Amino acid sequence: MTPRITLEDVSKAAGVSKSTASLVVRGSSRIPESTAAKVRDAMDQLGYVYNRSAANLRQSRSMTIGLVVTEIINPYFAELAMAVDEITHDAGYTIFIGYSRDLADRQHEIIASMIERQVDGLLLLPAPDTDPQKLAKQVNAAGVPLALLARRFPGFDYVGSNNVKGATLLGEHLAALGCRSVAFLGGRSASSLTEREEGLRKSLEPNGCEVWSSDELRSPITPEGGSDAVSRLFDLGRLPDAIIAYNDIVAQGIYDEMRRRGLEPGRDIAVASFDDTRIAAGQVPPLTSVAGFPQQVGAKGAEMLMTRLADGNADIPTQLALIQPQLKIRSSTATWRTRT
Amino acid sequence: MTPRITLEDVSKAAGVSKSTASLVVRGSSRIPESTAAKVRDAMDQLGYVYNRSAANLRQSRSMTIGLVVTEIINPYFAELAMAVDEITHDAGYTIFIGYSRDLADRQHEIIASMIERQVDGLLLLPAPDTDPQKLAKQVNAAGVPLALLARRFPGFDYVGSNNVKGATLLGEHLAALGCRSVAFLGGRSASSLTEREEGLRKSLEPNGCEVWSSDELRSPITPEGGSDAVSRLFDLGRLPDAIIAYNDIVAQGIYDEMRRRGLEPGRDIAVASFDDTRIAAGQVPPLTSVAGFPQQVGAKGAEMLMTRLADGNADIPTQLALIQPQLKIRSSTATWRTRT
DNA sequence: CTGAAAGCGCTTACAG
DNA sequence: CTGAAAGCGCTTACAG
Repeated sequence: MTPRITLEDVSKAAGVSKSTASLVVRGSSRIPESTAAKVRDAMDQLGYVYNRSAANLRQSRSMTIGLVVTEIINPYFAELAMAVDEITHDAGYTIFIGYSRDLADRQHEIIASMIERQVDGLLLLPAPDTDPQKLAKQVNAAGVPLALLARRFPGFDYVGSNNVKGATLLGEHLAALGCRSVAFLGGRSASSLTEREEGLRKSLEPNGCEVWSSDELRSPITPEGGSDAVSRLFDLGRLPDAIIAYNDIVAQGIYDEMRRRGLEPGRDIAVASFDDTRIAAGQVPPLTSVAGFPQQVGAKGAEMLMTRLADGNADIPTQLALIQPQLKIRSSTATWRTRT
Repeated sequence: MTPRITLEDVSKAAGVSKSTASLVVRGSSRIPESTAAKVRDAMDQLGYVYNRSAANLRQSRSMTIGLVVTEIINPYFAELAMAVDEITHDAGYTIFIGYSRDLADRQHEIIASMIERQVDGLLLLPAPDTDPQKLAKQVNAAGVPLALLARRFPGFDYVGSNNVKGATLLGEHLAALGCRSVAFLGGRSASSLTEREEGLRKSLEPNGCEVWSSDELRSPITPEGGSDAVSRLFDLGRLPDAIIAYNDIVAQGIYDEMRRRGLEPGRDIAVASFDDTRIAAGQVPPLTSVAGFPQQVGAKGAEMLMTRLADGNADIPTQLALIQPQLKIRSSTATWRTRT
C-alpha cells in the first residue's frame, strides 16, 4: 500500500499552506482562483482522496444519518427506506442502515453502534416491544435527534399514516356492505395496531357491526402469522362476515389458510387489509387495502429530521405529521354479499 | 447541550491515565479487574459514549462497509441486502447503504462518498452501464477492497448465480415440452443477461428451438419494461412458443401485456423467468422461474469481503463464487401444450 | 501494570 | 489573502 496522501502533501506540492488547501477542498471563495487551481492540480496529480472522517472529528458532525427498520422484504419498508434515501442523499447525507427484525435488543444495539459512529440523526421504525424510556435515554445521552416512522411513542418526533382515519374509511365501507361482524387479525402491539383497531370500532360498532380483536388474534407480521391467526379465529367457532388483516403480508397467509379450510376469500368472507403494497393488487382476488403511502412517510420523516439538523436541534417542540390514507376497494370486499 | 464527555474526563474521574481508560474500553486483559471496574463506574456515572470515529482516525479502519444496490423494491435485491447485513452485523460492521437506481453516475457518486467516509470495504451490485476501468481506478486509488454481486466485470471479486447453468435447466425443460421458438425479453446489458442468453442458446438451439434475443427486446427491469418488450416482440409479427423474462419483475409486465392482447400466459404461450422471488409463485398462473438464491449471493459476498479485510487485503488473487440455481417448474410452463 | 507524549487528518481561530 | 499553531477524541509506542 502506498502511504495515504494527506492535505499536507497536497499543500506542499502546491506550495501553499495546509489551511489554504483545506479552504480549497471545501470550495471557499476566499481563495483566489489562481491559487485554487494550483491546489486542485496537485490533488489530481497525487490522487488525493478527502478524509471526511478526519474532518468530522474536528467539526463534530458526520453528514451521516442512521435508518433503522424492521426489514425490507416487506415492500412497505422497502419503499419507505428508498424515500428516506432520496431525500437525505440530496441533502448530502450518507445513510447507515440497520435491520432490527423487530427485536428491541437488536434495535438498541444497532442504535448504539450508529451513535458510536457519530450519526447526526436517527430515523427509526421502532420494534413493537421498544422501551420508550430506554430509547429516549439512549439518544438523549448522545444528543442525537431522532424521528419515529410508522409507529409512534409519545414524546418523539413522528411521521406515520393516519391509521384511525384509514381504518374508519375501511370500516364504513364494510358497514355499507352489510357486515355484521369483523375480525381484526395479526400484528403486534404498536401504535399502528391500536390506531387501526380504534378506527374500526369507531366506524363499525355504531353501525351494529361487532369488531373481534383480542390478544389471541395477534401474530407476527408474516404470512405464517396470518395463517395462524385465522386458525385461532376459526377455532373459536364463529365465522365473521369480514376479516381485516393488520397488513398485506398477514393477509397473504389469511388467503392461504382460508382456502385450506375450503373458504373462498371475497366470497365466503370478505377480506381487507392495510398498506396497499403491490402485494394487494396482485392477489387473487385482488385485495381491498388501505394505502399508507410509505414513500410519503419516509420522505416526510427525512425532511423532519433534516429540519432539526439544520436548526441545530434547537428548542423545536415535538413534531408530528400524519399522512392521509386512501381506501383502495377491490373485489375481496366489493364482490362479497351478505348471506340471506 | 452539555459538553461531550471524553475518555480524558473518564480517566480523571477514575483516577487513572487516558491510556488505561482506553485499554479498558476495548476490554484489554492487561488491566487488572480492580482498575477496570473503577473506570467502568466512571463511564456510567458520566454517561460516556465511545467515539468510534475518533478511534478510527487513529487506527485507520472504520468497521464500516458500503453496500450499493440498484434499489430494494425488487425482493431479489432486498433479500440480498438483508443477507449482507446478517453477516456483516455479526462481524461487528455497520453498513452504509446506497441505491444506484442503476445509474452509473449516481453509483460512482455514492461510492465516492462512502470512500470519503473511510469504508473498510465495498459490496456492489453494479449498474449495467458501469465503466469497469473507472470503477477499478476509483477503488484502487483509495485502496478499498470491493466485491461485485450478481453482475460481474473481469478483474473483480465476484459472487453471483450460475446463470448459464440456470438458463440451461430452463432451456432443457422448454425443449422437453416441445417448444420450437423462445423469445428472451427484458433486462439491460450485464453479465447476468449475457450468461442467461448463453445458457438458453446452449440448451435450446441444439434441440431445434430458435432463441430470439435482440437489442430491441431489452428493457428496464420493471413491469412496464416487460410490457413494452412484449409489444415490440408482437410487432415483429411472429409469436413464439415461449417467452422467457429476464426476471420476475419483467414477467409481471409480460403477463399483463399478453392479456391486454387476448393471450393467456401458460396456455397460449408458455412463460418463465429468473430469480424466483416471492412474486413468481404468487402469479396467476404460478410462474416457472429459476431460483437465484439472493440470500446466498449476499451472504457469500459478505464473507468474501470479510476474508479480504481479515487478510489485510493481501495478495489474494481475484475470488469468484457461483451459487447453484434451481429450476422451479410451475404451471406457466407445465400446462402449456404444443399446438398441433 | 500505568503514564506522558506524539500522532491519525482534518478545521478553526488568530496573526500578519 | 495566507500561514503557524492548537485541537477534535481517540490509540500507540515507549518509558518507567
